[in-house]
Amino acid sequence: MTLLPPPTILLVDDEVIVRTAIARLLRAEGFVVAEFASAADFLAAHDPAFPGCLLLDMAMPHHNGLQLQQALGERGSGLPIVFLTGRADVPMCALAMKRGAADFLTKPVNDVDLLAAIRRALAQDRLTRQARSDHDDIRSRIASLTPRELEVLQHVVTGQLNKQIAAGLGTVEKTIKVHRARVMTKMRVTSVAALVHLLERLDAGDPVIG
Amino acid sequence: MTLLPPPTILLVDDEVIVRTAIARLLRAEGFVVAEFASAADFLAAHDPAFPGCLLLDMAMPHHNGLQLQQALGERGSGLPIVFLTGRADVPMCALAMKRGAADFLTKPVNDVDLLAAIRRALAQDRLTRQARSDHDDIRSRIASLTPRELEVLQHVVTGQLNKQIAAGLGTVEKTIKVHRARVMTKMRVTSVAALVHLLERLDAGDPVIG
DNA sequence: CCGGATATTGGACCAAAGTCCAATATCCGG
DNA sequence: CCGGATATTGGACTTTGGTCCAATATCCGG
Repeated sequence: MTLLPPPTILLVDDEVIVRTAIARLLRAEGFVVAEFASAADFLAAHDPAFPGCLLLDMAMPHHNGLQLQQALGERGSGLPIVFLTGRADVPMCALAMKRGAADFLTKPVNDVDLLAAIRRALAQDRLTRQARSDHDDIRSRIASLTPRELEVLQHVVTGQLNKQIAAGLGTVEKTIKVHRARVMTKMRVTSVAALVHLLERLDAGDPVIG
Repeated sequence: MTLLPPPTILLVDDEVIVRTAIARLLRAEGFVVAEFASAADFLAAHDPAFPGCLLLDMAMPHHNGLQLQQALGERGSGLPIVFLTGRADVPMCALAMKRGAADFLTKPVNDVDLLAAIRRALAQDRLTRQARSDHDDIRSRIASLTPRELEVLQHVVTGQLNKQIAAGLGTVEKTIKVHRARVMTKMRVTSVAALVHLLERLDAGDPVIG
């Protein structure tokens, strides 16, 4: 058992008064909070490896919240973002939500709503991290396959017989059997059903095999 | 080839002037539009079997838009909803989007934005309908299995050997072979890989088998 | 140029799965 | 009570898949 780091709420707000008040509230609830005065500060310090969520003030001088969301999205960050906004702006809310924001709250924020949103965001983060680590595990197994083994794998998961695979790859059934056995070992499965199951789970997110 | 009915934009707005103007715009773009003056009118006439999307005014006297969204959601309707609102209301927007709204526009609406939102919603509807019809097809095959065959299926997709399945079900391998062959026939697959693939696609949405 | 990784093939067998054909045993509804 | 659907089993084979052991052939980097 590796101990996992506690989730951290990454609080980005340029108004120190508001930031401090929110941080205090969250810490009183037992959350770990890291404060940042700007999107730039946050980006400089952010390590996507750590679990948590982003609590982001919308209206900031330079970078606005949407830009930061976009930047994180482009880097493949799955970090859930809870927006906080002073001025009501429906189009901005709609856009942020369409891009996958976890929530979009208005200031002054109700404590209960804020805490509920944070808890949902952290739960979402746990799920995506779990899914990612599963994916990484499976991907590393695939990466350990030789090119030929990968080809055999692709044919096996479509349910082809060894002789059909052999014909398709221009070799004989015996050879396929050897590759196939190694594929099963490297993928750490003992049945075709388990193998397909493994790869299907990968598909739900990105293309399994080029 | 069955010809599929054209997608219909279900326009719900209590202000006749606005409704007419929007309907005209949409029809000018070649869309089929059905107009409703209230959520109740819409619900009374709505047939979820037909493709389309809902273009819904938020601020209506009795039913507000969110209630209608909720009602449709509870009925398992996957109909994409594009909201239209006169008054800016961020919390309402956030809620609607969290519940799966396709988009949330403000009046007066820009033609380009509206059309883009409608097109995205219709595209989404096409996808969910396709996925549903695939699911229904697979479900009907599962429904054609006898109770015993269903049990065998469950064990087969976990990669168990016939002898293991037999032990689990308290019978002999021979019997399992017979059931298994019938399962493959009824599910219309010729390999375990294809069978697992079929059932995995179902999981992405609802539990395959109780 | 040598050694490791990769790809290929053969032989000998065993285990598992699929395919015919045939035969009971139950249960349930008309 | 009879007939259909369901569940079960046996026998006799064939095809496939998996496993051991062993042997080449190629390519590539140190």
